[in-house]
Amino acid sequence: MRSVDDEYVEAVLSLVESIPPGRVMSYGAVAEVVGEALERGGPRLVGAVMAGYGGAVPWWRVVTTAGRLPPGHEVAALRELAAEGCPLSADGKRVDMRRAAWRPPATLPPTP
DNA sequence: ACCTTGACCTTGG
DNA sequence: CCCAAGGCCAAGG
Repeated sequence: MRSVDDEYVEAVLSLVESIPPGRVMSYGAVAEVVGEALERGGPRLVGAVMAGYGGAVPWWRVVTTAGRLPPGHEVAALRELAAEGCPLSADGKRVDMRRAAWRPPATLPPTP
């Protein structure tokens, strides 16, 4: 593919790799954090990036805001998440976002 | 250049 | 709690 700017892709993958085991981030959250540096598209673009380049990173730590897992990969994702001790909803089919949602340490802004 | 598609999000029923 | 509709932004045909 190699269509999305490599810079954006790198930023997304880098951020995803920084997510601690047992924690998760939503596509939207990733889009926001990455967007702080590189003004680009939104959640959908992040999804596209993950679909195309996600194979190299812990893609299962990126879920929808509802804690839902990527279509067609629910099983694999749940297996990994469960192994990491990630908090899941009662039905065991979704992620408990309230407990699992993670936000990267703020990038210290210059103090003027 | 137009139209369809997608590992999304939010709101309303 | 689940489903449908509208809005979004970029990639691919």
